[in-house]
Amino acid sequence: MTETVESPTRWLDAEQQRIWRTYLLGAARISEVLDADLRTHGLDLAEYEILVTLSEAEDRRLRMAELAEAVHQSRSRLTHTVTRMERRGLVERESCPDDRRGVWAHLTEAGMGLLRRSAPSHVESVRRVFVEAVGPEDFRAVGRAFERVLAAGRESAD
Amino acid sequence: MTETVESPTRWLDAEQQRIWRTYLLGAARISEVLDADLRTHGLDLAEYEILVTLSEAEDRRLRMAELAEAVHQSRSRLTHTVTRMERRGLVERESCPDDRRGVWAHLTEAGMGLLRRSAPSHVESVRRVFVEAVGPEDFRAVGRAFERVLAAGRESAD
DNA sequence: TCCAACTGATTGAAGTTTCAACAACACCAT
DNA sequence: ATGGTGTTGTTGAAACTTCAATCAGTTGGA
Repeated sequence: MTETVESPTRWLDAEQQRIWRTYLLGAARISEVLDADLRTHGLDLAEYEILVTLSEAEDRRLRMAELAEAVHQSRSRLTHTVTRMERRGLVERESCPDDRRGVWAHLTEAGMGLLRRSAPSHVESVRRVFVEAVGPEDFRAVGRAFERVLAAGRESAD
Repeated sequence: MTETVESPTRWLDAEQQRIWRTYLLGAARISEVLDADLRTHGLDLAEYEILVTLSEAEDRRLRMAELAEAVHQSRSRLTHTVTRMERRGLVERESCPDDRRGVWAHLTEAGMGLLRRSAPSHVESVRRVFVEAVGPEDFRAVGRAFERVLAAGRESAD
């Protein structure tokens, strides 16, 4: 018979807890600022990322599934979001010839134009609220830290 | 006549861009993991934070506005969230005697119980996906970094 | 006292995301 | 070729958040 012993919870110590909460608040603040900035162009961060990702893709188009992956949205959410963006003329759907299930999301000229107009102030906000607030040293450490978070995720998903 | 000279956009260099995107993806991954974990208890991160915040408050209760501030939610959102949590018996509203506009959100025994049950695996998730994935050195740097983000926000809000 | 301005919290509608179910298609072994 | 299995993307309803309007109560000045 197997005896089940409940392993005691390893709580976070005071410093870890403080850092964790600081992270939560800081991250919230960052997206607040960026959202406020993008809202002046009628965009939110998720939509902006879609525009950026498409603008860098070959022929400015990507399959829905690839796009969803790249911007970290569920497919369902992306379907709805793209539908709205399509209504505004920012992207358009094209069926792709080689896989008839597939759909391309294609960045329109209007979408590209909006991206170009909104990018400068967005980048400025990222700089102000994050890059320059933090300073080069710790900024690079943040890069390493989140790289590890992602790497740990990839490892455990094998 | 004032001549308006458009200052050229200072784009992010390649490394800054890479770090920024790594951060966005990593942050998304963190909340994904935490949400998945809390969902097994029927909670999301926002609700969990409400439970924690109330559990630490005097008499396990807080005015709606204070609570909203502490968990970084709009008042309206908090009203709706607390209404749902009240339906589930996790918190209850009490009118406070000294300011008759005011409402206390009070953590119930049931709410406290759910917090106690969900805390261990939540903490374990935070450890796994963040604290231990990152390592002590960079973890502290993250603490400094986001502390600066918050400090910069406070300064510009004066 | 009375009024104007402000604060605390809620409301309901509109907008967005999530969730489960589904339809169409591709892939593959038989 | 056929049927099972997995994939792609969509759909509609439910759940949640946002937004503007609103109500009730407080505060301070005339």
